[in-house]
Amino acid sequence: MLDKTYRPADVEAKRYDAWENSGAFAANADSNATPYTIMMPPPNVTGSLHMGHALTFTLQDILVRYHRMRGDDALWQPGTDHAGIATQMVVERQLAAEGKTRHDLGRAAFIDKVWQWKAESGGTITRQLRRLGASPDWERERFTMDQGLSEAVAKVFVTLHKQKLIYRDKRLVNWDPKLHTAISDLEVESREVQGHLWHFKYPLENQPDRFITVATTRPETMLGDTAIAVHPEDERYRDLIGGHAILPLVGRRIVIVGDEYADPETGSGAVKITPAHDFNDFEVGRRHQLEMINVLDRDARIIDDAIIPEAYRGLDRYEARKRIVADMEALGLLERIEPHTHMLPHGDRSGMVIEPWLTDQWYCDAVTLAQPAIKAVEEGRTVFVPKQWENTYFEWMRNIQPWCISRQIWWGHQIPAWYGPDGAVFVEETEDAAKAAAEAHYGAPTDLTRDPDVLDTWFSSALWPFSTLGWPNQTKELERYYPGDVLVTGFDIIFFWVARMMMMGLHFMGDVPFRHVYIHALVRDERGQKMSKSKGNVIDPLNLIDEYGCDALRFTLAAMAAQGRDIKLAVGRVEGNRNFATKLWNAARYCEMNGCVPVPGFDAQAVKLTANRWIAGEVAKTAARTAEAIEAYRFNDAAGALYQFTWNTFCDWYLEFTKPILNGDDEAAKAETRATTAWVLDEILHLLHPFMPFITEELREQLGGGTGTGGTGLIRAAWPVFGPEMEDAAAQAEMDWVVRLISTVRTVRSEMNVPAGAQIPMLLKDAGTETARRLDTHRDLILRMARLSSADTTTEPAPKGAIQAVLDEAAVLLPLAGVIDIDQEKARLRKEIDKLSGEVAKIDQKLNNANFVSRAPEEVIEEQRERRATAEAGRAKLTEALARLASA
RNA sequence: GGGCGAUUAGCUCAGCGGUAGAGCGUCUCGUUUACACCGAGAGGGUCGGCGGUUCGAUCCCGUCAUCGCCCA
Repeated sequence: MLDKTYRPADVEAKRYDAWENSGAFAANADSNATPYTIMMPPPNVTGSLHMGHALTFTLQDILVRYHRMRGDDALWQPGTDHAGIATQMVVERQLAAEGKTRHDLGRAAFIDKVWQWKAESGGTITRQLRRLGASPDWERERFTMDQGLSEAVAKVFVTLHKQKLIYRDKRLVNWDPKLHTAISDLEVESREVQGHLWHFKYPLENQPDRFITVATTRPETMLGDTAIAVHPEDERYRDLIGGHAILPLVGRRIVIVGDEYADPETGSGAVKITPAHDFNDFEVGRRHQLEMINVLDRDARIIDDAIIPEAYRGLDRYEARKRIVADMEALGLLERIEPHTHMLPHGDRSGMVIEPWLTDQWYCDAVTLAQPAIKAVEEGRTVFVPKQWENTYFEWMRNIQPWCISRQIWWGHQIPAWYGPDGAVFVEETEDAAKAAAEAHYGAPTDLTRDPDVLDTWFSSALWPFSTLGWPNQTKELERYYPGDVLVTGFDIIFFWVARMMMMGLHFMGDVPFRHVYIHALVRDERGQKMSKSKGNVIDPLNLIDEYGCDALRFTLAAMAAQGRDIKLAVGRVEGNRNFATKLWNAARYCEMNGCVPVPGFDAQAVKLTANRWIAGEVAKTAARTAEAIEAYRFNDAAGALYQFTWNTFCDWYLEFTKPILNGDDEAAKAETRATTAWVLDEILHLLHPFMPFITEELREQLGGGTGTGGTGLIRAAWPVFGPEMEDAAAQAEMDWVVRLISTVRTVRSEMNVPAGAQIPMLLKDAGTETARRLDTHRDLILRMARLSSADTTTEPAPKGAIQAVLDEAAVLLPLAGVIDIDQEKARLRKEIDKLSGEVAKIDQKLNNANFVSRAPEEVIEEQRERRATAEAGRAKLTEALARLASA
């Protein structure tokens, strides 16, 4: 016997272990089934499960479980990425607690330490994924630093280098002065900062009394100024172009150039140009062949060098700023200071203000690699869902910049490049190969030094769709599971990852890495705010699982995952779906109590009773609707269809319809109904399983389901598919009539304040033969559900004082003379009549419109006529009833 | 400044050329032996404003307003 309520905590861990241990999650590369592949976006190894993970992995799990049930050979490839900077920071923090830095350990020992950390703490997120019920093929779990994946990285690097798609270049990078590494554009976030605009006067050469005013937000970089730019059309400065100014404090002669970058509307219209410390200035510098003078070191301090006036050497950038402003003021060269709000780049990991800095780095020619990736989406070989995200993808891909892939950290894939004593570079997959190349080059064995830098973590993530399958080896997995069917992720990762997988996949595999990219929403709090620790509005999915059960959380997320809209998660919704789980549990309990156990070989199409034929059709419709919705990534529609069918159709109506049968003495009818009920419940468990895997699996086992599936559980059971012959239109119309009759009586009773407990008689007047037959067939359940003492047809005029309502051609009479309040009934009838009159008038307005009648489709006009006739007939009946009441 | 999206019941959201829907909340009634984490019923919306297309617009187009996000 089932417990009175479902207790998720007792079930979840046990169920999950059983699935995992039985190999239910495993793909089978040797099977004949159609492969279905999802590459799990590898969470950061330092991460822990947050709401965004909960959403994305729930949706992926729904897809995977669904396809598994459809008989596909489903591969959901799990793993984590090594998160270079984040992981290194975690371990460095541990060291700091011991008063050490990574330099105290040295590179090799530090890397050992990171691996040690990974072994101890790196499994957090994958453990938490199990609590979410995620069912990836854990046996195939990969880590981006695994040997195989690292070999893939080396191979890709060397190949791209030989193809000149990876090269070394001296460019401005986003330099993090705290972490001492370059970071990519994507790892930089702009934040609005209240700053100042300092207006400096630079004296013109040979005209000691004339000045040109420049405005800057960064006075300290003036030490590296090599030009002043004015707009070529700007009348104020036209004569100065080609002339020179003298850089105050430094005394350097700098040229005045005409360049459209200078905006005449901003500040004075003239800008100082520091090509080594500003991305825009860098471009101006390139256009005018300006000297690039680096004035900052890796800590963003002013360098200690002869080109810098002694007073500023070694100063922190902000200290230098103060001093320079003060000194300029002392010289009378500070024209004015105005408050200025602007966007400043910050490192997303360190939070430091990023310093554009001129360094040697490795670059990937993203511009070239992007072209096939753009084309693939244009041609629909990869389709984004919802489609509008393709714009975001195109926008970024068409304006892509060279990708700086080197990082000055230790944890990651060390760049496979070795340098000879003269700086010649040998890029090879192994040290031996590099030595051989060097020997060939120098004509003798030569000592080489390996490039100390490592690659951007996203470089290895970009290879995930094929490196995890064994590439560069031509494995059967690679053959079978590439390209994947769908990538599921949030929009914030389109640039970081989706775009780069597209580039690498196309380049190395010759095909897109996935056919669909489903972009889901961001999870926000119930007020629409982004969840963040600093705001304190973070909802921990694990807490929700503890409190409401995993299935409730999963179902909620699916039900709210409407396309193109963020999810504002309110805990109340999870609670509501916990109630749904309880409802299902109790329905199952009811089935159990009534002996509704699955009957082997049961054929839903062969049932005879109308209610059973009807529910079978409803099951078929729901199964089809759910499948269709899942396949279209309309998870909310799928969840909605299941919720409605389970709670409303099955629990509220079908189980109530059949109670009189189960309590009656027609044994054949009882047997059929028990079997049907058990079957419907079992189908519900199947359909809900991808969404609510735990409770469905638990119920199925406890109810002794699983007949015909060899007892391997719902997770391996077949998804229900039915033909159109399951739907019986006549049964549907009949049960629909029963529902409407009961609802009508209930409404009228409630409106007329008939006590809920009172059993009253009902008469159907003017009922046609079909209606009369239906009433006969279903009398027992109608009596029960409408709380009636009798239900008969009549041809007599309505008794005096009867309440009246209309149902199709018949009048529903509740003879309650003396019990009801006549005035109240009159008022009710008038209200109904007014409503119907309004409808008739509205339809007449349409039908009297010649344009409508001539231009609208025939079926629309016909529908309006029918609606009018129905409303008119109803109105006539109620008007008559009102007249009788008035005369009484 | 450029782009994208949103605006529908008190709240959170579906829907989408031809009768405005759900869940939660509210109100009323209810120990009808599966379920009070429940059942029955009700109330509640000129579908952001203004134009246009159309026989017909919550839906399509334009515009404005407000809010949000991304990019500069």
